Amino acid sequence: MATGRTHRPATRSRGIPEATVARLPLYLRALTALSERSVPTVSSEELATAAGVNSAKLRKDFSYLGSYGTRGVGYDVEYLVYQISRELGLTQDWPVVIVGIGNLGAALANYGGFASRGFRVAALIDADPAMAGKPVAGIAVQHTDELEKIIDDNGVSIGVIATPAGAAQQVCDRLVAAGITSILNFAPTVLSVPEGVDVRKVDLSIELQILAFHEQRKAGEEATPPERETAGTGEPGVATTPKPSAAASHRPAAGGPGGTGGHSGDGNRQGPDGDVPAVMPA
Amino acid sequence: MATGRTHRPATRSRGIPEATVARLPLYLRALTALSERSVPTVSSEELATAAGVNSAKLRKDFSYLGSYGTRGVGYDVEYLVYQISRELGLTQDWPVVIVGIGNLGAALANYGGFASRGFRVAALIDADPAMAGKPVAGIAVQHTDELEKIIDDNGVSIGVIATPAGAAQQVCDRLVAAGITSILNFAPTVLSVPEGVDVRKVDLSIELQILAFHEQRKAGEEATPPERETAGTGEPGVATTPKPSAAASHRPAAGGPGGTGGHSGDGNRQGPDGDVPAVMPA
DNA sequence: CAGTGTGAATTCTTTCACAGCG
DNA sequence: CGCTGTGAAAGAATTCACACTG
Repeated sequence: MATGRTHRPATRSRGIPEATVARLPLYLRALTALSERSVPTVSSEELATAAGVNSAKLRKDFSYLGSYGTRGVGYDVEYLVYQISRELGLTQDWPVVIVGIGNLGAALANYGGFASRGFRVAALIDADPAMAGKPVAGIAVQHTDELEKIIDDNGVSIGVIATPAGAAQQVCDRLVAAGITSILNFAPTVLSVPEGVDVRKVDLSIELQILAFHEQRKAGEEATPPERETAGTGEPGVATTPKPSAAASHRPAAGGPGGTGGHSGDGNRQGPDGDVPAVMPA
Repeated sequence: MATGRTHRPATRSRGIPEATVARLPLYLRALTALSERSVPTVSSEELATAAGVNSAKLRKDFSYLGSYGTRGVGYDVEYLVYQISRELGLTQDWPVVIVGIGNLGAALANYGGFASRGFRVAALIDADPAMAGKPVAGIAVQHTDELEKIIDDNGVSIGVIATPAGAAQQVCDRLVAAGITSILNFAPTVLSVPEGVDVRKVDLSIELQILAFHEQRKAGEEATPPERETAGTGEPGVATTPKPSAAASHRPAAGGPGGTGGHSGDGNRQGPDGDVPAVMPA
């Protein structure tokens, strides 16, 4: 819990686990919905279900924030909304700039979820001169030339990159040079940024590939029991590339299947529990 | 096929760790780029840098696939591209349907990253009759009424939901009933699906909130070096903890962030390493 | 030797299960 | 009594570090 926090235990002391931070927005959304329905309190069980996690995890997560619940009763919805918002830094206004107003950029600009969460689209920036001045989501698009000025004038610290992959790094560099310290990147590229700058990536293609992996596994399960390295089965574009000498395949066979028993309770949950990034660019 | 006793261990899809699966697309992208530049081989170090991870992790990941490298040399690019593609199930064609052709849906439809990765947009579906027939990204939008037929006719197993939150669950139910077993959800809602169906969520609002959390932390850290240490071991920095009874107390300026001047060693982490989802809908 | 492959050590997460408070 | 808050146990994921091989 929050109480026993020491003062800077030397290096790395994140306070709240990253995994927990990543779930707070989820709880917040569920709580907001309850709040709108004027529900006064929720139990960890109910809230967990609404957020798509299990109650033990939720309670543990909340325990990092402090003891905001009431034993035998549950959590006060309004109070918790406030506490989580504060923890996430949403009680303040965050101006955001979106660079790259293509299909995706426009979609983001039109997203209504910003304002309601403390975010404000301060500006839309695009490199195409033809876009300049055109209103998107009620905001006039500005040209890239103005980038530095816009960021400076508005004290923006969060930038969203929705440009094509090729322009991403360059835009990123300018954003960082202009003072941006947090970037949400939709371009399918690995951005390199100086220390101190946070980058989160959203990549559709990657998400689909992860789904494909599981999908493939399901299919093979119901039709073919043991999947072998079979090279045949005609490959689309990729041709068999028996390059490396030892083409001998190795079955994954990581640990021993023999299973060390283990097996946790029920399992079965709907959301992909702990994964990674996700979407793409225009 | 409906009665498939699909049992998913929640984690570790029988062989390859979930965390590794989530990174394979990253490696694949980096490898593809190398391939296009006709680079014959790469060392774990180089590839890791290109993918934004560290070499130890990369080697460990690859070890789950098998021994595809050559000691003292590195990995054969083409061969590895094939192996990873196969592992991810990208050597086959995956028809995909996108439901909800608003700003985001259109952006997704226009995304070029599909075809190059084994995905094919089989259909665009929207509930608005006015949209029916209109071409988006070269494909005529079809009405929701056709949903079941489309999925059945094309043998689609992966669906993308880009509808408003309110319609998501309903669309989801129909998709599942029609035979879809993998869903990529852009709507800010927790979808409930029967066992055996995979759901991945992409939520922009959540990503931004996570960034805000870190941003807030940075600000408090640099701006307040000698921050008044947490109330002498008593309460954390958390403002006063009133009582979860009345609530409804919204205070703009956050009191004092719960100290914990952690300061992480590497703030410039490229990929959100072990987090969660990411984007949003129209 | 350079660089992979991997057991072992370490760190982070999740889950269990239950004491204890309202 | 019901439900929170939490130590402790169990499980992943990441990192180390080094034997071993082409």
